[in-house]
Amino acid sequence: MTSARPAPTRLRILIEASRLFAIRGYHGTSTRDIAGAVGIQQPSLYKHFATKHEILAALLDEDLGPALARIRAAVAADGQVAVRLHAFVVGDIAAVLSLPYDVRGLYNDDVLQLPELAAQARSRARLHAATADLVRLGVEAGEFVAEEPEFVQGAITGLLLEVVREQGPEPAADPRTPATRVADFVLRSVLADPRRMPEVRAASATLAARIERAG
Amino acid sequence: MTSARPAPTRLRILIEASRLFAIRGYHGTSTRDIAGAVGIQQPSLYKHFATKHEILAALLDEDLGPALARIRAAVAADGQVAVRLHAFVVGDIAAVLSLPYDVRGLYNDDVLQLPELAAQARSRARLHAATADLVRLGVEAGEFVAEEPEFVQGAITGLLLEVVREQGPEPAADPRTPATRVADFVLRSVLADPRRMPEVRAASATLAARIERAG
DNA sequence: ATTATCTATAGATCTATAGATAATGC
DNA sequence: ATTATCTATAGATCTATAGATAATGC
Repeated sequence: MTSARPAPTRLRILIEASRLFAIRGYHGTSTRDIAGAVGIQQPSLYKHFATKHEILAALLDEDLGPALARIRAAVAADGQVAVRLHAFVVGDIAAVLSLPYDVRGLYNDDVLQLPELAAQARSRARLHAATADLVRLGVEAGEFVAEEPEFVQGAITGLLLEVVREQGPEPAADPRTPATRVADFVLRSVLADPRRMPEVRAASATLAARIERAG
Repeated sequence: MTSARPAPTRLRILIEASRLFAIRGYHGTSTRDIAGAVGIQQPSLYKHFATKHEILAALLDEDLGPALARIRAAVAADGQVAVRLHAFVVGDIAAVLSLPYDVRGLYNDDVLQLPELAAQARSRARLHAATADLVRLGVEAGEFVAEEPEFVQGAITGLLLEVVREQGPEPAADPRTPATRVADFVLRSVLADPRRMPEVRAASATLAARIERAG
């Protein structure tokens, strides 16, 4: 903790809104619910956010911006694709699990399809495309089995969301453990030669730490 | 198609509601939206369902009942655990992808936590526990790597949901292909000896068909 | 002086019920 | 005769704005 003074209202709004969105969903959470959790009156929210969906957009932006930086760091890194993909999955999941927000409610289809969140939906599509590109590199290099890159990207996304769901509302005390579990699970499945696993894991560690901080 | 006459109203309500729940979420969908999609007036819904959440409960029940039958069939079957797990994943996902409903919106945390859906949440917990039990059998028998059964169950759940999301609103024309892709992905990752994959896949086919019909 | 809060409320929803009318099945 | 639909609406929300009051920073 860098300060004893209470978090500014805007941050508290984001934190409480993220928890309520996770439990009851965006549409199931009223601006009155959010204000109540923060300890202010409902109209006071509008000094910090012009509309309800701007709260959700801010939460998505705070996650998507760093996530794009992380996948770009992994794509731009040197070395074997297996190591870079493993490091990306570890770093990405560890970073998401360390956020002060409860991200469980942010990536449901129903909210990402809101017209007001089109910009965030596009960012997420770019994130997924870049992840699939990294997988494709590995397939083309013969490091990975001949699996569709988009399927592997979807699998990573699905596993991330599942770990986030199990995580619950609090930031993880030890985000690397579940993050590494997912990365191992994915790499065991996609590696053309499973005997490379120990070597890939060992080489991934320092890059993963760098990627986690890339945002 | 077994009949040229239009589907009964109750079924059309379930189908249209499932699509709207998938796109806009349960709370983002009004009873007026559902009625409009069906082509009736909003109060007419209440001749078929006493409350809005009963529509969602009916959708969940129609999926969860057969799903429990499928996991029980896989647990009760003879043979290697790897084959039974592979067959369960193929049969379960193929069955879900064949439903006339759009299941993308049914398993969001926010709706399963509604107090009115506590019975469905319990069914889902039983389904997950039984799946983890099957994985545990494989770990104890040495067929699988020493991974936490609950994590593997979560991975299967996450992959199922991701495939369902990619599927979109229509029942799959060829549900076995994506279902098998997921089962292969999972088994490659959990098998202690990856060289068993061809044999496991071959032995899984007939059991998977039986499990798919078990509901 | 500016910013953040408050109270009050407009206007648009939303779920569910009441009671009238039309359609269906014996 | 029974079931399914319709119109009308009660009562409870919900988001966002208007304008008054309190807190903050120079």
